[in-house]
Amino acid sequence: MEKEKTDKKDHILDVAERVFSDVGYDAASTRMISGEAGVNMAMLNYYFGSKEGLLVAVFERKIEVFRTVINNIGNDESMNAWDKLEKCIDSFIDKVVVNSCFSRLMNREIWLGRRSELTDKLSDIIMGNVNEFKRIFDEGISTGIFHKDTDVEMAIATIFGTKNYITNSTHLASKLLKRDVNDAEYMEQELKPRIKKYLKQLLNTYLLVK
Amino acid sequence: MEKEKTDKKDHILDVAERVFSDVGYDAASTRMISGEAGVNMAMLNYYFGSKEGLLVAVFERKIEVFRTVINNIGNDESMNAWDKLEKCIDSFIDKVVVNSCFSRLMNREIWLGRRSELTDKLSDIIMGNVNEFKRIFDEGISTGIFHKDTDVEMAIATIFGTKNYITNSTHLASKLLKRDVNDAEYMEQELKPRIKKYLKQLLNTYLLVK
DNA sequence: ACTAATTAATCAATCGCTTGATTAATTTTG
DNA sequence: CAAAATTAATCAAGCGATTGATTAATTAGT
Repeated sequence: MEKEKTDKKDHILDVAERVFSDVGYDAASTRMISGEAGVNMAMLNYYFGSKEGLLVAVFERKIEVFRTVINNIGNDESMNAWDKLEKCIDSFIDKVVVNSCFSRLMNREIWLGRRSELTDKLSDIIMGNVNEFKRIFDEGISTGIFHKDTDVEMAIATIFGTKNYITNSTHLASKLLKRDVNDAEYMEQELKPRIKKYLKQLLNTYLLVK
Repeated sequence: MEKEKTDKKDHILDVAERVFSDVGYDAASTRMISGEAGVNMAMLNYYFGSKEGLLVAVFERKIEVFRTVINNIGNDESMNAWDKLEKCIDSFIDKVVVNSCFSRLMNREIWLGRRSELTDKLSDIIMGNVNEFKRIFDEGISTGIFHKDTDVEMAIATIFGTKNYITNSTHLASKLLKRDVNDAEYMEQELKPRIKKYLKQLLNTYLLVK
């Protein structure tokens, strides 16, 4: 035997995640997913009830990954707010660039906002990240190392938005940066450090009381 | 007579733009669009050849609007680079928030990147805006009022990305800002000035040589 | 033997698109 | 100017293909 039994559902989820990410929810047909996964079409409904249920399952599998990464960041008592923020940015860029195609899928779904039950679930996940960042900003302000008139919500929009702008469209990003962002070597060795360095420097000058 | 004759195509484009923006390209059916526009289904193909041709037509109609707004910005000799950038940000936020649903449609299409002919066309439009910004940044650097180690591409990603993050999902933005961003009064009187002020302040501290 | 897993076959619905025919508008012709 | 010829605009109907989903039959696991 090559395959374990309980891995079947996970394998379907793997394929579904990739196909959804590649072509979008609407254009991804259940036949396409089942075909690539090497299972019968009816198995999708057998396991996940419906196509939308499959999408939800894809998202739910990642929730705990997101949550755990986030929660472990801001709770270190040995760092001040700025150090936490730097570490946050590092982890965020690392984590989300690796799963950039999933991140795209997530953004597309929340920006379309058609499946409201799912949109609510997704925005809650995102707001989990957002609120963790907000806690750090608030700590920085109350401890006096961040300017007290900092626009926290906009600064958060800048962190997430800047990253999204680079990672959501490899097409556009490659034109902007004049490099192929699909090149894993370039992404890992140059672009990721560049994004991190830039965001830290940008926020450093904006936030910190000199 | 209430309707002019040549306005028929424009009316279809108006409806198509709204429907595409609301539900996305895939989920928008030609029957839905023709029905809402009050024309026979076959007219869409008669006028625009295909559903994708209709989408292209929707985009093409906006190209000159984008182009003209951009080109008139950076060519004022009476301003220095920073003043130009401030004016750019103002115009950009004003223009793109009004057409936020169209902006969403455009972003979704370019982020999906499935219709490559269209994606190329769109990214060219966007790069037109981007390059106009870049020109201003370069001018600021060469005249010595911007830091010469400024990461221009990333700064551009911040301007566009921050705006996108706020306007692409009313759902998420409303949660983040704890206000209903669909409220036109709030958007016009508070949020738009807030975005402008924030972006200017953020870039001021990052860019300007003190 | 009995439950769970898997399959092939099929369902109704909807998709984008095309067709052939009809009407309205415009141009050509005598 | 008016009849004829041509073009443009509009319509109902339906095509083939594909969609997500379901059924009933079969296989595998315990």
